[in-house]
Amino acid sequence: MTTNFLEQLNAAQRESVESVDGPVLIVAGPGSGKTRVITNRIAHLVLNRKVKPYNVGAVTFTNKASREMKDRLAPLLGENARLLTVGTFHSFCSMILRRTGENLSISNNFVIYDDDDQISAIKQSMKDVDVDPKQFNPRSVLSTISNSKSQLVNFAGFNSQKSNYYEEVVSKVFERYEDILSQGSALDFDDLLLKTHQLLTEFPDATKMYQDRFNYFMVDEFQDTNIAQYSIAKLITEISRNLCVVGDPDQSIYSWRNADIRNILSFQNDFPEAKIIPLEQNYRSSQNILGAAKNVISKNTQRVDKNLWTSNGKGSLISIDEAYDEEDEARRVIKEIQGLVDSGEYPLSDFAVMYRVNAQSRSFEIACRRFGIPYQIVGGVKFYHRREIKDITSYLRLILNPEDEISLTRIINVPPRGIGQRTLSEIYRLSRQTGKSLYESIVSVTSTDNLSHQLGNRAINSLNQFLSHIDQLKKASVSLNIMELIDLTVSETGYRKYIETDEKAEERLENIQEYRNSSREYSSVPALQGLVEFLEGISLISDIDGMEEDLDSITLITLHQSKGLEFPIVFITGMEEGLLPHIRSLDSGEPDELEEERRLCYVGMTRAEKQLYLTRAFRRGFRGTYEPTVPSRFLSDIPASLLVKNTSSPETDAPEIEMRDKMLRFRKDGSEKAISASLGNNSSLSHKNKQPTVPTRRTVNKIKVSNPTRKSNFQIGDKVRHGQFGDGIVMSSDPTGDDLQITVAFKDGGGIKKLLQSLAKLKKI
DNA sequence: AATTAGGCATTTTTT
DNA sequence: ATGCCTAATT
Repeated sequence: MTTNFLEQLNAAQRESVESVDGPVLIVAGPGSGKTRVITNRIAHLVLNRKVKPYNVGAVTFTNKASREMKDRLAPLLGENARLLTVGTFHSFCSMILRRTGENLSISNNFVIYDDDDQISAIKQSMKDVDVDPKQFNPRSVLSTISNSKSQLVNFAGFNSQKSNYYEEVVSKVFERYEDILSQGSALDFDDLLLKTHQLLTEFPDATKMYQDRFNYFMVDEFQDTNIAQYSIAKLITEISRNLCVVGDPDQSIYSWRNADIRNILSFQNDFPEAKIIPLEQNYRSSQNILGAAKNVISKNTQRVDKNLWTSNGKGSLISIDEAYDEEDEARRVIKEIQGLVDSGEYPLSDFAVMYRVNAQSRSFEIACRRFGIPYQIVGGVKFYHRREIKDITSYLRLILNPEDEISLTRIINVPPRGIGQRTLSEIYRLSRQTGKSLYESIVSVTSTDNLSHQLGNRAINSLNQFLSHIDQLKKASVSLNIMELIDLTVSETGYRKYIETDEKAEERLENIQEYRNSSREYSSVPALQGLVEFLEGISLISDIDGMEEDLDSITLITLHQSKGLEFPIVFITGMEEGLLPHIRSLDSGEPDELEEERRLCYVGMTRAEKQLYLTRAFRRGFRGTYEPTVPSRFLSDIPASLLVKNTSSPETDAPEIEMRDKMLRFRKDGSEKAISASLGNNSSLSHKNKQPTVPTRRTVNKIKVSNPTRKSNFQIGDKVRHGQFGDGIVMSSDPTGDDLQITVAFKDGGGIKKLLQSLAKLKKI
C-alpha cells in the first residue's frame, strides 16, 4: 500500500484527510467530494498513521451510506476494512446497548419499535390513562415525546418541567408509554440515542471502554444530527478529542425530525481549537446548475455565504416546463426521458425524478408504465410496514418476549381464532387488577383452577390454542434458524391458510416469500441471536437502503431521500407554492421552516450533473378536487440568463383557449398510446421478480374538456335557497375539478357552507 | 364474533 | 380519494 491516494486530492480535501489530530469541522458543499474525503481520511489513519481499524468509528445518515463507505474502503484497506466500525447512529447505539445496556437494565435481546409500533403503543397508553384520542392526536403526542427525548429530556425531565395542560396530558401518556415499552423489552428510535447517552454519562466503566476504543470518531451529515446524537459523539471523544464532523448547513433538511442545525455552532463553541475546513470546489454540476442552485439558496437570510465554484463547463441551460395537471406533468417528463434515452446518449439510470411528497410518485409510476419506462421507486408503501409483514414480525417478537403487549395484541386474533373484544378486555381487566402482564394473565386464566374470571369455555379454548402456538414456536426457536422459524410460524399458526383467503393473497404470499429471503443472511447465525439480529435489521432499515444504483431504470425519489445522491439528469417536479415550499411550512408562519424548504430545493438542484429540469402543473388534485396552482417562489430566484428561453409553455394565467388546446392534445396522446409492458416494481426491496403489473386503467376522460356545470349559474351576492340549510347569500363560486364549489353564507346562524353546485340543489330566489 | 357501513381525519419529509 | 376507526348489524 502506498499513499498515492492523497495525491489525487485538492488542497482542502487533502488538508481534511491529513488533519486527524484534534477536532475538525469540514464544511462540505454539495459535490465537493465529501465521501471521498471521509474514506481517504480513514485510509490515511489506518495506512499512514497506523491506527488500528478497531479504534476507528464513523457514523453516517443511512445504512446505504455506510455500505458505500465500506465498499469504497475495501479496496484501500483489504481485510482491515471489516474491522472498522461504520454504521448509522442508531445502529451504533444499538450495538452499544446490546453489549452494555444491562447497566441500565436493558435486556440484550431488546427489540426496536418502529413508527407503527410507536403509534400503537401511544394509542394503548392513551386508552390506559383515559386520554381521548379525538381530543389529542396520537401522532402529535408521539412527536412531542420524541422531540423531548431527542433533546435528552426523558420522562422524569419532561414531567418535572411540564408547564401547561397539553404537557400535563402528554406527561401522563409518556409515563404509560415508557411502561409499555419496557414491558415489551422494547426501545424506540429515540431511546437508542437517549439510553446510550445515559449510559455514557452514568457508567464510567462502560464509558471508558468506548472512549478507549474509538480514538477516532467521524460524523457524516452533521447538519442533520440532533442534540442526543451530537452529545453522544462528544462523550465518545471526550478524552481523545479526535472528533471530525462533516456537514453543510445549507443542506440541513431534517429539522422536523429534531435535527438541530445549532449543533454546528455548538461544535465551534465546544471545540474552540477546532480546525474548520471548507470544501468549496464542486466536481459534480455544470456551472449553470450550480449557479442556479446558488441563486436559490442565497435568498436564505440565516446562513453564512459560501464560495462554491466549479471548473466544469457552463453546460446546458435549466429548463422550466409547465404542464396542465400532474398527469400531464408526468407524461411530459417521461416522454422527455424517453426521447433522451432513444437518442442513445444516456442510460436510464442517469435519470432521477424528484418530488416533495410521496403521493406525487403515483402519476409518474403510471406514466412510466404507459410508456414502458422501467423505474425504481424509492420509498412509498414501506415493505416492512405491510400488514402481513408486521403480523409475522409480531409473532417473532413474541417468541423472544411474550410480554410484548403491542405485538401480542396485534396478532392474538390473527388469524381469527375467536378471541374478540370481550375476551380481550376481560384479560385487560385481570391484568390490571393483578398487576400481571397480559401474557401472564392469559396463562393464569387458562389454568384449570382459576375461577376469578368471567370467560366462557370457548374463549378459554381459543386462548389455550393461542398459547400452544407461541409455546411451540418458542421451543422450536432454540434449534431452528430464522428462515425455518418464519416457515414454521406461517404454517403452525394457520397464517398461511388465513392469507390464502385474502383477496390480495398472491401479493401477500409473495411479500412473505421476500421477507423470508431477506432473512437468509441471518440464517447462519446461531438460533436466538439470529432472531435478535434479524429483528434489529428490519427495524433500522430505511427505504433508501434498498435503492440500487446500477439497475437499468430511472429513479423516482423524494427530495429528502435524494440527499447524498447524484444523477446526470434531474427533474424536480411540482414546483408550486404549497408543494415546494410545502403548505405546512407556509402555514406555520415560521421563517425557519420556509428556509428549510429552500434548502430542500437546493439539495435537489445540486444533485444534477448535466441537466436540470424544473416542472410544475397549472392545477393539481388534492383529495378529490383540483386546485389551481401558483408557481413556486423558488422559480423566480433563478436568473433568466440561466434558463432555456420559453418556447411553448404559456404563462400562469394562460388564456382559456391555450388551456383547452393542451387538454385536447393530452387526451389524444393518452388514449392512442399503447400500454407497454412495465418493468417497474413497487416494492421498496426492489426485487426483480415482479410480474409486469397491469397498469391501473386510468381513463383519460377524467378530464372533461367541456362541462356545462363549469359555467356558474350563480353570481356573488345572489340570494339562494337550500333544502336543508334555508336561505343564504352566495359568497363565492370556484371551479373544482369538473364542478363548481359555491360558498354560501346562510341566514339564521346557518353559518358558511361550501357546496358543490351539482349536488346541493340550490335555487335562486 | 365477524362483517359491514358510515364518519372522520388525513398528506411532508424518515432513522 | 383513501384509509382508519367506531357503531351497527347479523
